[in-house]
Amino acid sequence: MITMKQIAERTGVSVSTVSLVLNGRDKGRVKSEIARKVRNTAKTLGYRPNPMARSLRTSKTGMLGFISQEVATTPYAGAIIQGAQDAAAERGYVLLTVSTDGGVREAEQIQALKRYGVDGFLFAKMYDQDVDLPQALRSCPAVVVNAVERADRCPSIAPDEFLIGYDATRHLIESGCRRVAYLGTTQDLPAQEDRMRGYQAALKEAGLPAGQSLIRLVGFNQDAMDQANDLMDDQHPDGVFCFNDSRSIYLYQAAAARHLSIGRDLNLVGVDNHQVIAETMAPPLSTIELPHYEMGFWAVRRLLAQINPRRVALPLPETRAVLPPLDQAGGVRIHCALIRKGSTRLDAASAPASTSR
Amino acid sequence: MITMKQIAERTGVSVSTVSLVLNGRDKGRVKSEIARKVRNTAKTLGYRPNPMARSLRTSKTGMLGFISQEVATTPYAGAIIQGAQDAAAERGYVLLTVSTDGGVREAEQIQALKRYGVDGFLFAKMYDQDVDLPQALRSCPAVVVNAVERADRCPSIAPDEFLIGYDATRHLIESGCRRVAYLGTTQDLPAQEDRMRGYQAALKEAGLPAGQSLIRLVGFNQDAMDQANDLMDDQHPDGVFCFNDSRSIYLYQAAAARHLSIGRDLNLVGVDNHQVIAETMAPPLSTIELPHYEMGFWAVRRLLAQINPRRVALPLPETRAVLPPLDQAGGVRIHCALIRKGSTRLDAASAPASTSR
DNA sequence: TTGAAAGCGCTAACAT
DNA sequence: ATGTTAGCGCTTTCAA
Repeated sequence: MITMKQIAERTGVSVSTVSLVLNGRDKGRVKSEIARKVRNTAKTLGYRPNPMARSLRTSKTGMLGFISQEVATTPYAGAIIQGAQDAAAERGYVLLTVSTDGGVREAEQIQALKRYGVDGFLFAKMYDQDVDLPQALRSCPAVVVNAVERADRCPSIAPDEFLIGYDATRHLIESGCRRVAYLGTTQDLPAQEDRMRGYQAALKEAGLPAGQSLIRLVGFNQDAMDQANDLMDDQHPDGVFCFNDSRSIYLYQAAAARHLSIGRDLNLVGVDNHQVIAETMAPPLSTIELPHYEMGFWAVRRLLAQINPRRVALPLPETRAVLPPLDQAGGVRIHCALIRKGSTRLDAASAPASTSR
Repeated sequence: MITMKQIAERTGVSVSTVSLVLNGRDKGRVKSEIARKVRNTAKTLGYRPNPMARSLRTSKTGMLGFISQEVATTPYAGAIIQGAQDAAAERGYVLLTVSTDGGVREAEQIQALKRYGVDGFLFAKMYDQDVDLPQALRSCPAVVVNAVERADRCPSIAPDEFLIGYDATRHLIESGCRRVAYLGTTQDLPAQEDRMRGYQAALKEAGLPAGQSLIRLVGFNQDAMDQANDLMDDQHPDGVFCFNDSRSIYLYQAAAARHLSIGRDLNLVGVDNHQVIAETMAPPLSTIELPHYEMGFWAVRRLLAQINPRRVALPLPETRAVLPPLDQAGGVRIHCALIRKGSTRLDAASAPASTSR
């Protein structure tokens, strides 16, 4: 590892000059001739600053703490981390990741991250829920990922659950479905409520029937199977929006038993909770993929904007893809829109106002 | 953050004394009276060393670089990271994670990790394969995770694929199956070959039929469905070991079409590649869970042993659980054994000699 | 416009 | 047995 000292010696100047130049603070303070020389030798020697040494003076490490819960038990951690990483790398930041069970260990881990001098925190959950930012994080730059901070103590990046339900239902309607059912979950999740409201809003807007009997909240196994069968016999839906695609498996079975062909007699859209279903069931099932990668990505951008306000905001990417019509959509993964909260900057370019929380 | 200097002032000694005491190097160099005092004030003040400052002198940061590929696309990253994290936390280490696509960016990311002074590297893959340790890592302490280093340039921790096939097949045999088939994959993976050999070894050992026609390598969708149907009609297996559980879905359908009940007429064991199948199909399907958490965990322990040989080795956990018989095994997740390579210490207590690579 | 010097928190060689 | 000093790589006054 080559140091400023070496550059200074090689160029015949002092370390402070090198520091000035290499930090871009040389305008009008260092002769441009010298500055050029310094930059040159730095380049040829392949100089890279030592972030540790730097942090000793600046108390900025270029590291972000990524705290996640339930990491080991869900398949989404990778995508969130990847997104976070990409946004971090863009700005030369790096991720210090810890995962906790939310207990005592959490406080310990946060302390550890603080000792290492991280410049800010990502607090990620593995499914959308309402959370309280841990006490130890309240006074630090932080962003909540894939969840919503209850008291708005910091910005949150979460999926737009309402829009998911709305989009999925519009998708079915535009594909010609007229009796659209909703297969939801009995679990008490914000996502359940909001997706259902999106579903209802889309039906209402289209002037289609939206009776309670088109809505079934189910668990797993026999219960789910029974309800899927009942839904088919009772309502004869021609489209079903499934809370997630592991629910859709029951509809496959129910449909098969009635000699109905999925993709022709019955269309399905499910929020992807496991790739394998789409992989094996494709093409008739359309899946909506939760924007895990994007949440990680935007959370970091949001956090960096908070840490380093002077820097120019990076452009916003497209946040909402148009759903392709069903007949060519088989198994296609669809990115849905994001909610962004707590940031005037980001809100400006944000997804259409939608919802609830 | 409270510093050594403050402790020194408070106790009325010099910083070096504090350093000696707090690093446990005070035996015979510092009067125990003073040492006690120092330790006391450190404790009451809640002193925690600043790893950055320390690293400036020692070039040991207490950080490990975790490099992973294909992180975003598989559901296993979380578990591996979690395991790595737990083993790291145990020793006060922390993980600096980056993910790469294996291209130019990889070298860059590795450089970044080096600048941050990580003490060693984990190089993780998301499915078992043969890899070459990146050039930039060859001269550093490193451990390959969920893959095997081709030239044995560093230790590797990977699933024991042979044992997986062997265990799964034994499981079926012990549950009473006599015609055990194998539903493998057409993909060219080390795991495919090795699991199949394990399967064959178990059949041979038990003196059961092991003809080639009991073995079907399949892809997805129609091909898989056709082969599953053909297997059923042609061979009438009473047990099937599936390369992974997303394959087993075809057997469910084939069995249903023949009014055979899975769990009674036909037993299945599949290597878990997605929890949802087990969740929705349970109980008749037994899944074997790949030891992702354990691999992460052991990789870090292995790496730390390499970095810090003087420390006492931590005890080895049980690496291989006994499979419960099928009638009470519905949906149970079974941890399989691990291969550990490149470490005499760990090899001593390793899983039964098994295999191949 | 440049350099010398101090100091971030810590460790380690060298004096007492 | 303890303190003094130097220095890790860098930033930042402060002088020149």
